[in-house]
Amino acid sequence: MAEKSIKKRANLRDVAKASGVSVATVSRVLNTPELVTETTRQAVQAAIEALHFVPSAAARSINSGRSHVIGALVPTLDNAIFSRFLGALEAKLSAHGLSLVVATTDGDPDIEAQKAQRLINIGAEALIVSGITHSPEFDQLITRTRIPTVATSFYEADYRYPTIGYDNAAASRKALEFLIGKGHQDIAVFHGPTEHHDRMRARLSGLHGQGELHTYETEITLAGAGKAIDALFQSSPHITAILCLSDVLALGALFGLQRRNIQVPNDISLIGIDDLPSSASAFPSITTIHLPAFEMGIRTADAVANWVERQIIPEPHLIDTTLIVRQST
Amino acid sequence: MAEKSIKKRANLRDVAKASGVSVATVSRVLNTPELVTETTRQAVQAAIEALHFVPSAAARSINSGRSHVIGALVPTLDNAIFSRFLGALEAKLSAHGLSLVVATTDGDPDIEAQKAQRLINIGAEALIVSGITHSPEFDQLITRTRIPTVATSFYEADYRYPTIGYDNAAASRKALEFLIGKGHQDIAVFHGPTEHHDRMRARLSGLHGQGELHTYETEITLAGAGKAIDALFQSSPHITAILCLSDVLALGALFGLQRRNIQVPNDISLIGIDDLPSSASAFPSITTIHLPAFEMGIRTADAVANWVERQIIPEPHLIDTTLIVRQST
DNA sequence: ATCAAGCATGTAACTAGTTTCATTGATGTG
DNA sequence: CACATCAATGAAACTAGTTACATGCTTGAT
Repeated sequence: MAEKSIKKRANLRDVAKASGVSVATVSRVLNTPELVTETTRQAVQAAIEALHFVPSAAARSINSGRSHVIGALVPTLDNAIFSRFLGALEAKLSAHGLSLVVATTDGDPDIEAQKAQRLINIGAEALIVSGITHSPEFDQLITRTRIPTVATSFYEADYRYPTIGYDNAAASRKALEFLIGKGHQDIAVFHGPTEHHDRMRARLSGLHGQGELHTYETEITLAGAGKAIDALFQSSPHITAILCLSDVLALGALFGLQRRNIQVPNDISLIGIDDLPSSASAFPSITTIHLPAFEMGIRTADAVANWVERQIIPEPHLIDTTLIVRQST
Repeated sequence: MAEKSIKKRANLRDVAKASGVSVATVSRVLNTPELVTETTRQAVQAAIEALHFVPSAAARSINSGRSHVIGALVPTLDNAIFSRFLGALEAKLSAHGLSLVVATTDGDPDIEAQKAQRLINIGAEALIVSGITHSPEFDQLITRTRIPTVATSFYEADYRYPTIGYDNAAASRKALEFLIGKGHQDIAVFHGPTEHHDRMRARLSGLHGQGELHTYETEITLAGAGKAIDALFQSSPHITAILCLSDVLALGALFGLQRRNIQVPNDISLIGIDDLPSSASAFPSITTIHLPAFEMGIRTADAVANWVERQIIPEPHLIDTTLIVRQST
């Protein structure tokens, strides 16, 4: 009395048997229906419906050698700059017929290596990572498996993986020079954690040799910026401008200053880096360095698609950043 | 002279041949190394290294019947509420040994159906969708393939898929009642597009029968809220409070009001829904209805993991929302 | 010394598709 | 009427793993 509903998913053979044709014909109905007679096609389709047949993705990709899956490793989804990047990436990959698996690393190179392994285990055809700080395990994994890998958010011509990103040091330098050009001399710098965080370090390094700066490290959240404001006013309240190495910090700083009833830009000028939508809409709107995260997503998607589809290894690509002057300076 | 480097990826048979053992032994080295002698294990490992052997994910999952991939369909990544949800979802799924494929739908049910098909094609074991508005094609797809599917951001006990989410109508009602309780009578409502957007519609429906409201539809961005503020001041500038059916709109409205030099909460009170980090940090901080997107992500991950791993179909789950009173009211 | 037990390993049959090559039958042409 | 051509289909050999079962060998107990 073994009910046939107890049986698991129907496969090609089941459909073939049910419709009285060979497995080859069923396969043709699915992939090249124009090679099959109308009559048999309908019979096979009927059997497919009746048996609730769904072709196995695994069996297909074992033959094609393709999974159509791309893996992306990002520190977090909680920062709008990564969301924008991933949004563009997903949209363009999808246009190329590829799907995006997202893994977050919390900025930890060890977690990155683990999750990279998992992405490879599920059959990802290529990996996309953020920045250039990676664990030796990660690098070994990429070398061993030879999986196509692109590093983003960072530009370095001769890096071990092709990079698609901006010059983080130049971006922060651009911001600092703008402030100095405006006559500011006492400048505070708000930045995020530097451990494992190459982009933040690069942005900090872009500020070297430009006179003395008061730096404050905090987590990259609105609340973190608020704490930095508190710390700032306990130590050197004589500054005239704050350079935030992330727009999240800039917006948080703006709120923190407003809370203390300090006028921006009259009392203190404020500049950020990223150009998140919030910087354009805030009041006062926030001067910032535009990082084209959207464009980076599109370009990365194209580069990866060309790599996995046509074996074209992408050239490193430097994406321009531009100063957007708004009301906060 | 056919170079062996021309040959493609090594497989189990190649490794077996190179190390002089059978394929079964190689498989054991990979999966149950304790069953293999130290000596042979090392020989096999050496061959694996030499040949750059990477096991095929497809071949593995054809045997196990598992892909360890879960697909999520969200309208956009550009709204922090979805980023938070996905962040929590990914983290918890990862703890269950599952990977997350993200597909964005732009809120379009047809795109959703297409992308759902693609997720199934790549072998996703389950789908997670937002809301309860889906195209007939989508529903047919789910019925036909019988793929485990969970609907989030929405609670409805008897929906065709298990839902894990909040009562959107109750959330907005809670916000409105709070304003009314505070004595407000002339209230504007800012909301996002309602087409295909069940959550927004539900939130609007929660406001019915509570007196006359001035509603303004705009896109859910900071800039969109700015436009709504403009529209508001062209029509009914006598309102005393604005109820925003999304915190993004609330923050945008705050900026818009500040730009017009209108004091919040003295001139106009402001309340939102979502409780994004920005609402807590803004100045003035914004009263809102807390939607536990993070908790929703965790719960959804657990539900889906139990479904695909132990065939336990999740019960619909209503997640509580809470009013967070801050400075803007 | 003999037999059972147990470990390490191999053989071959699975998993579920695609694809090549062969076969069949119908049609068209000389 | 004979033969070539072509469309539709099938048989079987692939893709790359896992695993049930069989085998050979070593070891320990009687």
